[in-house]
Amino acid sequence: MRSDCPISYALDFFGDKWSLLVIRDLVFEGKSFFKEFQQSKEGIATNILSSRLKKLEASGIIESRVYPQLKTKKEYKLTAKGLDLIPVLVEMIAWSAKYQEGLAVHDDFLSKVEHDREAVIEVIRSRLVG
Amino acid sequence: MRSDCPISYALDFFGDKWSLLVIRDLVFEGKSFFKEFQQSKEGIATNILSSRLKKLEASGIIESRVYPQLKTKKEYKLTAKGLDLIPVLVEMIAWSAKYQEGLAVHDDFLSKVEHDREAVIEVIRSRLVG
DNA sequence: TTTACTAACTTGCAAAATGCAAGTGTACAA
DNA sequence: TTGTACACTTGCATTTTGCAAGTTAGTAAA
Repeated sequence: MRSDCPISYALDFFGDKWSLLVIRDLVFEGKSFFKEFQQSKEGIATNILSSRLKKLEASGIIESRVYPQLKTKKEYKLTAKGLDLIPVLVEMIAWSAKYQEGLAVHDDFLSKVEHDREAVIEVIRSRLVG
Repeated sequence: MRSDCPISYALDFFGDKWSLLVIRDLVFEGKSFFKEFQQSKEGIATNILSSRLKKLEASGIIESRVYPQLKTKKEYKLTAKGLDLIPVLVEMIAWSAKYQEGLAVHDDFLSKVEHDREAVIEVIRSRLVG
């Protein structure tokens, strides 16, 4: 930990170009497996992906278990701590959509967030938690 | 730009260990000058600080002008685009405070954010704009 | 039980980013 | 014209990342 600043604390977890993309894949893309993360369009290298999954798991943001149907696979999912990053992601999406056209954001996302932010977050969360 | 994903877009601006700390200093610490950013407790190197200020300015998140009282100084401030990152910062602070005790967060910050998030953001923003 | 296949992960090496110490350029004041 | 303050650059060592190739382990079919 570099300081007792909460922003600095958060950046120690996901202050890099890849960690939040893995979390994005878990939250919005329904991905759970190494190979799925690897196939994302940004093109993460396998060694970086491996190190990020380890770090996120060590941080308590994700957890993993051997996939019962195929034991060479590991299944990753968000913990409560990871799910609580959804609001951060939502604000980042809203910011990006406001300042850059042509991004992959639903037309009504901004107005939905503005109108009932809590509901938007709850819809995302409940799809993951069940 | 690595993809049309809004998260990836945002990370292209501040997906590193330092950019958001500069923005934090502008938003919460009332800092405006190179030397002030440099003196933050995380200890940013001068070459990194210089490159981050340039990048943030090129991105339209901050702007600078020569400080009239002393022309060797440059004064940095947030643009509208930069001010709109306040909600992202607020969510990051809330997340960190929830999961790590002992951080420099006001006792009632979490309850204030939960109770009237918009008002918290507006107070922070108006201190900078007004 | 050998062979082939798949998935996760590691390794080796090159390239890029970062950290650190020292130095440069410019405005200003004595 | 000397000294000082401030922003910023440079050179070099260290660390992190990117890429290609390999390794290990479970599974399934011959």
